Amino acid sequence: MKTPALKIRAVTVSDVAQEANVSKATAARVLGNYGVVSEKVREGVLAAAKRLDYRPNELARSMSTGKSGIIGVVVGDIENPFFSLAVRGISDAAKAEGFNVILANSGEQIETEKAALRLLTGKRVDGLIVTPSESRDISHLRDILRSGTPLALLDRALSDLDVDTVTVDDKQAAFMATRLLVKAGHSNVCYLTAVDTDEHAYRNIDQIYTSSVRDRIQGFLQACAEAGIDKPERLVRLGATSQPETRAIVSESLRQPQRPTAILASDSVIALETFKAIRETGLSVPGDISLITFHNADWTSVTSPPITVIDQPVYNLGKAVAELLIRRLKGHAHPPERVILPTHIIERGSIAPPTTAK
Amino acid sequence: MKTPALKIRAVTVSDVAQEANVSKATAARVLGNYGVVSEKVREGVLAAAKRLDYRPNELARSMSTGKSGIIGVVVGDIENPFFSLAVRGISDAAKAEGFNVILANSGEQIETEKAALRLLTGKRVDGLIVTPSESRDISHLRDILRSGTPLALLDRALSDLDVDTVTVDDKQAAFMATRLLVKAGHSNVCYLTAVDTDEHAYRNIDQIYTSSVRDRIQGFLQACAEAGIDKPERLVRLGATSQPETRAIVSESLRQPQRPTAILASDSVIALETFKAIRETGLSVPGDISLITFHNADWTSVTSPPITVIDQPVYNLGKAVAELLIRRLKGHAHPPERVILPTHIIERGSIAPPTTAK
DNA sequence: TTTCATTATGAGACCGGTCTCATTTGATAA
DNA sequence: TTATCAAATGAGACCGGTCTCATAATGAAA
Repeated sequence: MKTPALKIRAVTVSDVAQEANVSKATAARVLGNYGVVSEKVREGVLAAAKRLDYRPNELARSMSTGKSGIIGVVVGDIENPFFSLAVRGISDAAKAEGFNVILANSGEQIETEKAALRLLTGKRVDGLIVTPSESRDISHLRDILRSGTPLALLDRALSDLDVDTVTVDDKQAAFMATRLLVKAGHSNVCYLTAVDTDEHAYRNIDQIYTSSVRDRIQGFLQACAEAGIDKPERLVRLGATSQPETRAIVSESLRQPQRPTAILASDSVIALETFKAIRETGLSVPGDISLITFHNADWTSVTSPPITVIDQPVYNLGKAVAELLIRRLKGHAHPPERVILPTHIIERGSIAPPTTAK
Repeated sequence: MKTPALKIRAVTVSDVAQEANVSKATAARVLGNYGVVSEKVREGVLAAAKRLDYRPNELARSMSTGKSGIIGVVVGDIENPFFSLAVRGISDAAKAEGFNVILANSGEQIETEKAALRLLTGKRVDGLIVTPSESRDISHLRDILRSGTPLALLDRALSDLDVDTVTVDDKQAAFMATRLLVKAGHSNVCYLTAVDTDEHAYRNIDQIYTSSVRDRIQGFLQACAEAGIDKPERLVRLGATSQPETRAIVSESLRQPQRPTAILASDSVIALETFKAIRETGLSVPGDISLITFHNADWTSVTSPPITVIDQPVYNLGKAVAELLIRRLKGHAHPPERVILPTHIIERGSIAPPTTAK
């Protein structure tokens, strides 16, 4: 009748102290591994702890030290291999320095991002790594900075926010990728991204609040301009937010009379759906449509044809932000750094001259 | 000179109380949303909290309530899409019930698993979901149970441990998959798994400490026996622990004179590497080698040929354990349940009769 | 107006650690 | 032997919440 919850009371420092016949303070010194204790007493306490099977309460520890040993990470979508690889980079770097990671998804939505941040700061994480879903509303990030919690940005820079940031050279990458398509003879190229606007159509760069995509669009447009392509803005396609969504956009695109002859996909998830949609429409890569994508995902080398990709140093992206953040956590008060990692294109078999141009 | 750490002291309940001219207890009641307070005072406290930008310290809250609102999850490898999907199932179910998830990797190593568990219990998570890497040494899981922390098992059952468990019908799935290969005319089929033994070779089932793989091997052997295949044990290949490792095993296998004509891969990561290795060796699927794999990963439908897979309800696997665990966390003291979810085979194009048999 | 029940508030213990400061112990030097 | 000092230990405050219990205020009943 007294054991419905059957919550066993955990062994505490005081319990151990009593068992070892020393004061709580002394037992704490031994168990917490600080201060000085004589070897004899230490052994006694350790033995008592073992007898009682003492497990430190990390919560209480964090409470009094003010440090939790946790780094909070907020990414857009952990299921995207890009993010899961970056997160592994973060985790590895964190573990190496004795930190743990607690992960939250924003689903690329600003409100969810805010909620996640609220949760993590509530848990008093020591530092935060965020992939900001929007550059428009960053008040919550400002709040974090103001509260004194170190913050670092992953994959997306925020010009207005002067914090440690690690990104790749998105503009350059998009430029080179587009140029590769143009060089192959394409003029009806399409850049497809998950980012969306209210009107679901691209008008100008000021509508785009995701810095990486912004950069990519600029690189894309620049390469188009260089190639003398008229009104390249019309070639930017937004809203590939989910697999069905992507599928629909691509299918619809391909059914147009003036269908694109080449597609630049903004990530590997989009690329995979695009590839499927192209196949389903009865078209072939690269015969009918050329394809290139950001992120050298595992599967891209195994399709027929294998996909030409923009290889981003994803793991290192994560590793680098984590290292930057941890350096700050350890007290090195260096000025915020903005690291831009290089990318390079891996040419495989998904780009060919357009058939109409033959 | 006084601001090298510049750690801003966070606003506490006492601060708000003072600002609102009420006692700490009253402010706490309002901010913690418990007990009774008059409407007038409530408003005053809320206003003061807003003015001071009060953010509750979740740590302290957990400290006194004994509940953290966190579910700890330990999986083998988050980068494996199988696990990342299952984890999303867990996260979604958790979020729906107001819990958060903290994730740790075991890398399928028992010591790392123990360390991860130590970490999570130290953080006083409310409950744990584990994919046990071994059925041999489960003392640490017993400890958890003994301490009163609810535990649930994901994807792998432990016959000796009577706790909530959700798995798929691995034995049946392996049996059906193998039978599919046998029916196509294969007798030299190979089952390839990441699990390994000291001798790196399979002798008998008692060497295998991963329950899911154990079941799969039994299903595999049973189908082989049914087909009258002699000494099917020799067809079990272990040790595909990493991408290069898998690659090496497959390449070596394929170079043997008696090379297998069909392969059953234990997960999609192994299948992908296997597929690559087959290609590299200059062989084709399904012309030279038939292939079937566990887990209907995204990419499997997009290769040429698309891969025939055993479709596991991965998301629901995660969702179901989480729901079981949460039910227990909420105090429903039902007896431990063992749920086994069904799988089914999606036939695509990677199985054909063996060429030699033609 | 007094009494009693009821509601609202306050004081302070508590969670399980850390950490400061005072006190005791033991060894060394005078 | 006694003074001096460092090392070892203990007592208790503290972190920021929750929560119990006592007290004060309010309102209805007598």
